[in-house]
Amino acid sequence: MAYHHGNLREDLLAAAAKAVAERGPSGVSLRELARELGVTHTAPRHHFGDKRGVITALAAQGYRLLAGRLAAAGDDFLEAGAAYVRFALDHPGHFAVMFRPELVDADDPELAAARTRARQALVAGAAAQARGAGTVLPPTAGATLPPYALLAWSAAHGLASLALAGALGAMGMGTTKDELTALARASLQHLRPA
Amino acid sequence: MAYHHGNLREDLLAAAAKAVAERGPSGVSLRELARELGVTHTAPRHHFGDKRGVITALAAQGYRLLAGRLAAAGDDFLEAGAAYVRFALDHPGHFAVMFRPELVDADDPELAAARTRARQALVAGAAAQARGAGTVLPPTAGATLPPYALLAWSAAHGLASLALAGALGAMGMGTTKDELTALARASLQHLRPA
DNA sequence: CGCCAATCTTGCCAGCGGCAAGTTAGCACG
DNA sequence: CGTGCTAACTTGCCGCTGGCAAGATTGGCG
Repeated sequence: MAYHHGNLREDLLAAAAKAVAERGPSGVSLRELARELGVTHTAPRHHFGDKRGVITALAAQGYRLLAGRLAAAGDDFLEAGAAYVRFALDHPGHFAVMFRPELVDADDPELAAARTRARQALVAGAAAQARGAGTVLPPTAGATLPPYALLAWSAAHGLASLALAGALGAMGMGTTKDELTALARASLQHLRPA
Repeated sequence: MAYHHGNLREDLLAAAAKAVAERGPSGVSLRELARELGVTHTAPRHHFGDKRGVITALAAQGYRLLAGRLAAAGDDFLEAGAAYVRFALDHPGHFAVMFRPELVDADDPELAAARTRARQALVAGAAAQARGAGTVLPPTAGATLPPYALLAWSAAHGLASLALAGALGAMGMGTTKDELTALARASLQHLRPA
């Protein structure tokens, strides 16, 4: 066992993502992750400073991943929504900490940058959709979303949240990623562009 | 100071709701709540057994409150959606624990009953809407939701979640309850009934 | 070869959740 | 009345966690 782990930062993030996905943010201890990786309980501190630092880094990584998915989905709203849901199902540990201000260091510049990138991907998609529909966005709308786009975002976010919470499975509405993605497409089709 | 507090169970739930709303489920300690109420750290144990028991009771209370709001909103989808969002804004502490299976005792009968009531209110609203639109629901749909109703639920849930996470405020889309309720109505109007 | 900075360790502290055992108070029944 | 029973609460302990201070190890660079 090398004194220098060599890749502790990345491995810690991966272990944290997995643990958060399985037991939730409050069910994870840094000490446990450290034990898993064969280092002592203070090793993480050097890379992240703090437990909050780990969560913050995880959230930032999540925003980067999400921005990538949204960009790859292109301008189609249905695709973007499905990609959003798919992202949450693929990275439940990241998703679980991305919208929890109380778990995160709000002043972290890396987090702020990643979040901004994701927001821009979201707004860009909305703008593209609006152009396609011939709608003129109000000039004030710098980073704001028009109501229709907000609805699409809300629906994707809500569907992902409910699915991860097991609320859909409990109502017999599918549990696997593919079932849920199909469900997302089926319901998002009832959005009325405007 | 009376040896018997007299109303510890209810007071604890109220204090827990407030604390969860302010600092999130993981930022709350039973000991802290107990101190606040002037009892020792093991007093809550008698009423709830466990920290998980407190959270479970809080979630159950939340489902009862939500079921009441949904029933009061009637059959109109827009109203039901607005009521859902309003509930989350009025009871953020409850909402924060209601969709977190890992924080809750899944076998608790009180929770199960309350959850069922809320689900029934949701399904009843969807059925009423379908009748109004002349749609025939498939006979299999006992507790399942048709895609359009699922979209409405997802949108309301997502909007509430994003608002509570501060994601909408960060994009300049309103922060007060009234602003957010108006935003909910404005965006839910872009649902296309089917 | 020697030094330095990054990385990781040892050892400590307070706070938390959970359990066991004891204490107090309201209440029902004689 | 008072006697006993039970619900409500307390005291005291344990292991675990997160956080800090101080020290050890290592790889790399001059």
